Amino acid sequence: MTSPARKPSRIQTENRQRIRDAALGLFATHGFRGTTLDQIADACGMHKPNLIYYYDSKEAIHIDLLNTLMEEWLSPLDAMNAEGDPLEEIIGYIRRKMEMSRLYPRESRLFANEIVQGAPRMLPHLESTLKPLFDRQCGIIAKWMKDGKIAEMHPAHLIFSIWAVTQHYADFEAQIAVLLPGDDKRARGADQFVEMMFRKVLTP
Amino acid sequence: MTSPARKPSRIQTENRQRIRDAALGLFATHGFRGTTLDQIADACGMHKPNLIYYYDSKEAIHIDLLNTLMEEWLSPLDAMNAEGDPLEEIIGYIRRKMEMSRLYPRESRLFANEIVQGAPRMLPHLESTLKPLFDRQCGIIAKWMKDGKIAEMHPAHLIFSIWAVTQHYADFEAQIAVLLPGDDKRARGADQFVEMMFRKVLTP
DNA sequence: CAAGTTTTTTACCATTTGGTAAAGTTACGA
DNA sequence: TCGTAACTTTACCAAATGGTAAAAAACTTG
Repeated sequence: MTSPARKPSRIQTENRQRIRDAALGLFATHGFRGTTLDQIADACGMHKPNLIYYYDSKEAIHIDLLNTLMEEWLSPLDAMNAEGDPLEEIIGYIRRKMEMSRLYPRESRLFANEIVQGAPRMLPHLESTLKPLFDRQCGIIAKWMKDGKIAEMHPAHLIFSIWAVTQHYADFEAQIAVLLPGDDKRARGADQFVEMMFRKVLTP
Repeated sequence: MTSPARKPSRIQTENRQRIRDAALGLFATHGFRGTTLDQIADACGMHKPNLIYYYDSKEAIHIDLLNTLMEEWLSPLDAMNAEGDPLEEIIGYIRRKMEMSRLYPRESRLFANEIVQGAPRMLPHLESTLKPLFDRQCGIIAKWMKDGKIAEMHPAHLIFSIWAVTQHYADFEAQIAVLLPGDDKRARGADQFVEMMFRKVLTP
């Protein structure tokens, strides 16, 4: 996309990473339209035309970010293993999601922004990448339920609720910080609550 | 703000409503910066300077929307009554939140956008309006728990999880539509799932 | 170290966008 | 029905913004 078709140099790899890192924070908090090239340039100590040297356009940065992070973002779901203990597999997935909310709130908000706005740049990716994975993992969960290992319920809605609750802590942090001050205890309280909640829901 | 201090005329009331209605949809899906005055003008069949006649600036429209809708948005939480049956009060609240997600997805997304971006225009309002209400209702829930009417857990996190799950259906609809096609059955399935889930969590 | 290639910087441009000035039109009370 | 105040429209502007051209600088390699 950016260069015809050549192996990227060291400087290229480095600087694209710098750009992505700066853009991630800005897109996550101001959205695509709310972020300017000048802001990105500023945040990574480059000049605007230099960005365009590495990425064809502002949109190209955004798209690259979404694509790059998508895989990483979905890996915990993929890691849920049909052979493991059902309850512990799902709880393990929830723990990893909570951890990601804490460690990578920018990524969470980037996706939140994109989806809230109708996923204009990600719909095809959702169809082609997320959907098959989602259906597969729903199938695994459904089987666990049929085997009586966990309580029966709609697998898709179960996953939605896991996403909703775990990502809420990253996406709505501004609100949570107002309502539940005291940063230190919050994360542990959240982890404990969410695990307790889903254990209770999933226990047959 | 807009006019010194006079009772609004019929035309004024009408047109401000038209502007708010158009702006609500646009701000909800494109965010504040992603929405232009021209788009709003177009959407409500007015000309740009006419908007500025009714609202001092684009930001004034946004702020008015947030303030106008905040109260309405929080009313279900306020309606949770300490004298009622604890489990049914909370389930009733959840039902109302699900209904609002279905009937007013634009409002939900407007707030989601605002909070994800750090609530730049709403933080004071959260402090002054939401926080007291939140603390009060947390207190009611805590008492219900102490009395053994519902299972014990952290009331604040319980409310967060209710918000997360119910609003998820409005805010992430684009994703849900891809993963769970078939519009008609979805809403009922969601309602049933969410009610089942929280009943299970809350039952002592 | 010289020639060529990659990267950075400066100067610039066209379009978009939030907003204004002021003339024109409509509604409405006396 | 007439005058005035409320409302609408046209024409316009300054700043911001995404992006380009091309020269300058730095790096790579024979």
